[in-house]
Amino acid sequence: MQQLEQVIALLRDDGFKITPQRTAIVDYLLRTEDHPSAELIHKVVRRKYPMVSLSTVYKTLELLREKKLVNEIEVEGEARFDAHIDEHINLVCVSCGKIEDVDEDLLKEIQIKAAKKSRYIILQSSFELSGYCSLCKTKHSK
Amino acid sequence: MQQLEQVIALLRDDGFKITPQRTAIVDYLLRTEDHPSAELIHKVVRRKYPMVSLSTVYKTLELLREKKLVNEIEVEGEARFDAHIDEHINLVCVSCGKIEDVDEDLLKEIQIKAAKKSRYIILQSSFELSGYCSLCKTKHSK
DNA sequence: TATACTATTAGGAATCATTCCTATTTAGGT
DNA sequence: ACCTAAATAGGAATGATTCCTAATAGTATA
Repeated sequence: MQQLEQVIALLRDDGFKITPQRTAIVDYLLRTEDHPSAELIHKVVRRKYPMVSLSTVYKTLELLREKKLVNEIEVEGEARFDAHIDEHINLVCVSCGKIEDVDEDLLKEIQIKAAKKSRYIILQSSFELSGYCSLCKTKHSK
Repeated sequence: MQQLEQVIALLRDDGFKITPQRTAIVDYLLRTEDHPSAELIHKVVRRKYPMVSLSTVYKTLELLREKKLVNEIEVEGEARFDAHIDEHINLVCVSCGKIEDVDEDLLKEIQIKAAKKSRYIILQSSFELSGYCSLCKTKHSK
């Protein structure tokens, strides 16, 4: 995902209205390295804009997802959002819940091979690995 | 996943009781090529054993998941279960909802690389691709 | 084979993320 | 400044999953 101004311009050009709610949500998503849930986004954005409702957060996330401006992954029955939209691998730590991204060129390759074998037209991919992160594996082994 | 008898023996050896409910659920999962939801499993198993409750289906699935006898994936906010436990790629058709498996040796490779880069200890992986299956892509292009 | 003990089950209530609904508000064009 | 459709707030509805508990039934043992 790019700069705030670029995203805003993209939405405006598509005829969407630029509201403070949308701006605040996009701004937060661009700044964070986290993979926040809708609820966390709501909580954080509320600090600056207390009037933002949870349903608006969901609607905005839906819009951003459709516009391919954010990526959505599922962790423990909860949607998590990610402004890092290049294709990548998500690593979920089962101990502390941290999620990291790992870029991986092999992804493209695997996707092409799978498409060939199956004759699917691939639209989206998500690759998730779970385990212990470098910090938690130390604690865990003690 | 293997033969019914093997799974049953495995559970028995672990001290779990072999109930008709568990047997029926495992039997269905072994026979189907589908990736059924808990509700579908419930519906199907009920034909033979009308007394089986949905909560028992969930409990049994949890047990099988813990014992690594089934794999669980998430499709559109719903858990789907798969007795095909070798690591593989799931292909979800966005049009008809069909889910196919594709074995792929690259998976192991990508997992090892990601683990090295991130220093995670990888416990589980899931790779999901979505798009149009061979049938739906024809319809779709018309 | 009958008994006892404990895991398991059925059934329904509770939970909780997400979606839906609608009156009110507001962004952006005129 | 005004108009109008789009967007929002707030709460209700939904639906998959989990939780709860009294009743039931595997299985170890005598």
